[in-house]
Amino acid sequence: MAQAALPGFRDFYPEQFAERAHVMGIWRDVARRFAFVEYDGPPLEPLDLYTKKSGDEIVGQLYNFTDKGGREVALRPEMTPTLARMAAARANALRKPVRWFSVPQLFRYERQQRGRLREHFQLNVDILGEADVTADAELLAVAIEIMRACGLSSSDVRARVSDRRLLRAMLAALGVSDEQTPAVFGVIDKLDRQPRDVSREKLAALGMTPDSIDGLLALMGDVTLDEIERQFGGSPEVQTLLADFRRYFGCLEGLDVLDWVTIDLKIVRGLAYYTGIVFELFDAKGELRAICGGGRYDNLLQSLGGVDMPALGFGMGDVVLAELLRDRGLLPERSEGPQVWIATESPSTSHAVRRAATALRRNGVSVEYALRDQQLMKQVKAAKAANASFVLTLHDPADDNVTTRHSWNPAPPPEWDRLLADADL
RNA sequence: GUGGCUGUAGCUCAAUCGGUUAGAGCACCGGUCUGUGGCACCGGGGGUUGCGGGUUCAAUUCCCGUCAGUCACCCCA
Repeated sequence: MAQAALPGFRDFYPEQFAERAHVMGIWRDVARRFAFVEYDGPPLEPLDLYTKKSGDEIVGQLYNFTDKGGREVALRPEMTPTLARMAAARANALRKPVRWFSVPQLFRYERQQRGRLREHFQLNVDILGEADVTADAELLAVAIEIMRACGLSSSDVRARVSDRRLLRAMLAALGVSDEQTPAVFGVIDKLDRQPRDVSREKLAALGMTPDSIDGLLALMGDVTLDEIERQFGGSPEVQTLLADFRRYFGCLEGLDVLDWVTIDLKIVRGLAYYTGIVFELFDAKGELRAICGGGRYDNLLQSLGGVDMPALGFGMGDVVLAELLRDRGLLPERSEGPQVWIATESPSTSHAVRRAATALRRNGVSVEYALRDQQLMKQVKAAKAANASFVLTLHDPADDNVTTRHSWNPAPPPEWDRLLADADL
């Protein structure tokens, strides 16, 4: 067998490329409708851009090597550090809020599974310089409008949102100390993936009392803000955060995406740098990995770029989204064919075929024709096989039975006939 | 990185208990059809059965290793 692509890397044949272009086209279209502008950075970065904040253990998941100049480098595994560097370099000059998006190809050295490769394209949408929840709502609306633009509905995809600050304040009210909070977040993150008894034991081991564990777990299913308020209304901090959260939902209602959204305090996101509202998008059947995840990371630019600026963003990979759309029949079946296929009755008109093709092509029409002499039926079949929209047949002028020089099937836009009339066939 | 399952043509799958030259459909190429849209018929190319080793008179079939895919962990973009 011929040499295959490396594990976790993909060849994009035209059919797959059409799918990729379809998804990326929607990403860019929706991002622009929300007035985000596109940027990009280098796919190869200094290794310490990623190890500085995440620690050396992340190196195991990076494509890293020493370049010929002796520099430790890595293929980018995520876009946020690059964004932080770029934004920090021009922090004072940028008009706030910054609304940027990018579609980088990202790399991670991990054993692959369905929906998880060693390379993928990921839409990154970020807002910098706005601390209010109005920005959080705007961000989530972008992600949801992309789902809508893909042809999905709120019964296909659910957005689950949480607020890390709120959860932290609730834990504090339950007597969990600041030092324990990250570990408790870790248990909450795994709540759906491990038995409740195991979670209880782990929480107990972290020093939580049975009563506070019960109180916490009771809120980890479907909850409303009112229930949270009933239980934690005594905490002024929770009150303040709940008010923000309510305004957030008010914004989502105004953006007409509220019916996609569910509160789920189990969503804490693995990454430690999230500080506020976080969210994930899942297929409603729960068959696939998360489609999208993001949230607020107000301290990250400070630690990575040295500029104190509130920030939030999400990443949406192409792999899981394409899987979902393929399952739902929402991807283009085949790559687009030429608009026009020009067939000819006899080799005597082959010169006219090229003239006609050129006249149409110079006016923006995509045109293909047979590169070798073939019978007309063969050409028509080739046109069909190529998925051409129109067949233009040039007739043999020596044939007394024909009255026109050419014919169309089906009828073309009138201007195409004018182009042919002006052309010197 | 750990463990389970699976590898036959580009795709979907056959091949009796281990037994002749590994077959079929789709796809692709050529031909017939004097013709204007996926028809029909004829023909063709395409396989070191993932790769390597072992057992055997004989391996697609049994065993081991390896590579790849996949699932669960791990981790999460």
